[in-house]
Amino acid sequence: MGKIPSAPTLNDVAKAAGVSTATVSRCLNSPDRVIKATRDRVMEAVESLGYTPNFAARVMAAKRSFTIGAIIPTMDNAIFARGLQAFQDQLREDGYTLLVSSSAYSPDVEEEQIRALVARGADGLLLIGHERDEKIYQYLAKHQVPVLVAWSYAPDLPQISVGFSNTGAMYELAQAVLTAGHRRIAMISGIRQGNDRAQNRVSGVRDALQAQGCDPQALTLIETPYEIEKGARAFAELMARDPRPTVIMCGNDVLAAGALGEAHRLGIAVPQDVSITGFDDIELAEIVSPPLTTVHVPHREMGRKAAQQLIAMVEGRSDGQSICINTAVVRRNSLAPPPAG
Amino acid sequence: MGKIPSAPTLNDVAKAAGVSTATVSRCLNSPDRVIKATRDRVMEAVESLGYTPNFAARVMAAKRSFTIGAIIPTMDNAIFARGLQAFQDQLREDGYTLLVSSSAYSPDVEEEQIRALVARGADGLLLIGHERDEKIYQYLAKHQVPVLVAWSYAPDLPQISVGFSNTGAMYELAQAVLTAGHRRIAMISGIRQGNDRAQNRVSGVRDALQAQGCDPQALTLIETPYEIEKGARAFAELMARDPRPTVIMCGNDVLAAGALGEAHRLGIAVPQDVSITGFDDIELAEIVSPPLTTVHVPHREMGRKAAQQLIAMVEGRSDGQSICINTAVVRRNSLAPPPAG
DNA sequence: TTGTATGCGTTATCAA
DNA sequence: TTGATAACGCATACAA
Repeated sequence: MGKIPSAPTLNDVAKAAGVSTATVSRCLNSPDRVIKATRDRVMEAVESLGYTPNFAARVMAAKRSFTIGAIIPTMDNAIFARGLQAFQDQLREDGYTLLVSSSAYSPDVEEEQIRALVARGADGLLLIGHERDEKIYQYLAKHQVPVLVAWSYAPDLPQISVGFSNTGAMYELAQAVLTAGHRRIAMISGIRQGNDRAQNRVSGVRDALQAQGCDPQALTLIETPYEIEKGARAFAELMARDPRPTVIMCGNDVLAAGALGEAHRLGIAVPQDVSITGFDDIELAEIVSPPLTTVHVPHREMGRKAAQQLIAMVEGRSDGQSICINTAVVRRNSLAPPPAG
Repeated sequence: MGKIPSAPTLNDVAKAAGVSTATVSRCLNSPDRVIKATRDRVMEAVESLGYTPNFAARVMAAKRSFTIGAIIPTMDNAIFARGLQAFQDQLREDGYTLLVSSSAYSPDVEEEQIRALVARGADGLLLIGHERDEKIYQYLAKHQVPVLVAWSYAPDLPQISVGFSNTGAMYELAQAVLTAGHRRIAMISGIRQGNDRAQNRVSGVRDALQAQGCDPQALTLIETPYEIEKGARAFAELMARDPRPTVIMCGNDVLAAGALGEAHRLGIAVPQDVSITGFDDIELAEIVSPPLTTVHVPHREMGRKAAQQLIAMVEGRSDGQSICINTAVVRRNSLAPPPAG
């Protein structure tokens, strides 16, 4: 008849300390509302029993979880790592816990995870990019869960966002490319379907072409998932065309790194034979050789501000304003004027 | 007197379908125990109300969450990304949800997150490496939460693990280095305090030296966090010494990539002037030039098997056996014989 | 096959 | 300052 060891509850602590459960609860949540003598006794019981509050019960009773959910498209590369780390750090500082899921770029998985997070009592959600089924936003509204969109800035959309203009950033980069003298421009884009960041990056290039008096539809474009090998393959395909592009603009640094690796393998010199550009300025961009000309995104700043804004929303003291993060073109050696002839 | 729109509950669905809450619950959890006609009616109500079960309530009532928690040291680089993705994929397949936190290599943060996950009703936990305060394992035992240790294999320890021998893997790599003719060997290790993987990788090198008849204490060693810039700095420091090492073995690919970048900046040719090796074989290892000789870790296999084992533990049908994942030395151009003289 | 009733561990309201 | 007690939303043993 040994007793099964099991997690102690509020009740156990109350008994051990000779007080009511209400008092124990108060000691934990608003210690100043309990006289010191009682509090000491209670805290001692908490310690000796190794008590940890049951979260589910607390959420049910308080209707508040101090938990924020985030769903990112992938953990497979560093694109979101830095920003998310800063997001988490800021949340911790303010007493919130972060729960992360990755959707593998699948809208269905994302929807399932949104439901899971909401059902789990998340006080607020961070999502990447605006584009998703309208009914998801309705669902979130019905459950009264605030959503913040990051990695994208669109003040005209109903959702509050903390991010940058993908169109504008890529426009600037394309300008730099054009200024360097390039006219035969190709682009390796991420999959645009359901991904407004990818869409806007292509738009940015097209807009710059148009502004320069070129035909935006003449842009050679390959769409492929954000993976190193895909970037390599797309690069090979583009360089097999006639005429060859003189520059290949990639949707992000991962694709660009793949392209660069393939260039080495094919014996194509960068930037002498062809220039390559990236996007994001993750560490990888500086490490490869030649280092990548790319768009620097201040991920830490974005993550921190996103956390502050989302918490404000959750606590009902948000100004409702989207926040624009500034990006900057970073010139490194992967971009040079086109080869003569 | 407008009614506030709020999330529908089991009760709402029951009313809408004209049945009891028990029946609705059964429709959701064991549909075969309800006659089709009733079930259809209920499901329709569920649909039209947009009902999502309240997770906290479910956990409290069922004492089971179908949630697995994982705490990794960092999301800042790709070391854990691949394995974790595979872990999550396998969990999903088996109906479990994964919650991830990162501890920033801090034992205190990790402990806090373990408590958070347990309080949240996680059915099981995945932790990286064995070394942590004994009281944490006691806490977990008391709460009856199974733990699986990954990224490390130690059949002799009480915790079940799914991982590889860090000592053995590094031993093999060091053998390759010695066979290539190197004798002045330096190592850039990760911080060993509280990190058994880092400790064992150093041991592996020392063991190989000893087996070769060299003095294991003669190994030049720098300890530094796993960051690209730290690797760069350590490399510069090592190359400033006299005599220079002919090879620098790094604790992982991130440090190695940093070392390689610094070599470029300093105009030191790799592998002609000095060889560099990594560990993990993340994508980065193949992309840098020259590509890194490193230890390939089958991260996906490890992640998948870890998920299967942990679920078995949670469901009380584990064989209690740790699983060893095989690693392999990958020879690439960053390793060559030492320069003559 | 379906319904009733109880308990899960907290928080919060109201009294004392 | 403290204690009873009613929710919170669901699962499940037991009844019907």
